[in-house]
Amino acid sequence: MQDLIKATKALSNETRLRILKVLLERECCVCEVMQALDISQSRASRNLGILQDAGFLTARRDGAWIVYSVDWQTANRYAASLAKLLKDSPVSGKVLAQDKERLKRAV
Amino acid sequence: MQDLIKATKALSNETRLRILKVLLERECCVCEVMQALDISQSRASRNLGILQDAGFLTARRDGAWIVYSVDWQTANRYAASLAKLLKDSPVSGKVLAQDKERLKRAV
DNA sequence: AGAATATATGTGAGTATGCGCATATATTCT
DNA sequence: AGAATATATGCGCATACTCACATATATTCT
Repeated sequence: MQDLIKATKALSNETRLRILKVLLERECCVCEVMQALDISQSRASRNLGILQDAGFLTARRDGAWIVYSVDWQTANRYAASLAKLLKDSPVSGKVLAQDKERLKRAV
Repeated sequence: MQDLIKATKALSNETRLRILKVLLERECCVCEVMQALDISQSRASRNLGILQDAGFLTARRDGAWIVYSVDWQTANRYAASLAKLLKDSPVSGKVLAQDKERLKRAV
């Protein structure tokens, strides 16, 4: 039950929902997430950490970057179900569209 | 996007998760929920209201009782998806088992 | 009508959450 | 080694959440 609560709590925040949507497009380093959502570095880092802790994401180091990606092999099966749900249902919204657009232009 | 946030936020609380699990067993009036979870009246009522507002539940009056049940025709499609997910995945846990047991004995 | 039962809600207290700012740590580049 | 870049985290503040207690409202029963 706690796993489910952790997963839903992690998703019940606009910033984190946007991050997960972006990472469902493609894996990103922290600075790409910052740029895609146009948010501060600490905000991006902290929320990525929360999503990772909840089982949605995995991280790997690649040189100076930490690359986060959706963890389909997560130990939290609810996180996997929710990520799949999010991937399949086309969540609309102007904000998400902008994030996606900025992601393309991220450096 | 806001619908999804509302739905996940509603679910990200142990009390409400327990309530929803109980209502997935069968529809209940407020006092049955109180008894099943062994919680105060105001706590039951308020959290039922939050679940209803998020689109998980519908309520109908039956005499002195207000009967709450899972709303499979909800306007919030995320709530429906999440309720289905919760119905299909066997969420285990001692607390949930106790709730279910007390529900049987509720008057 | 008045008592009893069922439900909703105003209020206040304790706690948790989200964020910015500053700073610490790790890696790369020259 | 020192500067530049990337990421994580300590801290404080503002806001939101959760609950208990008391009270208001609605319905039934006698």
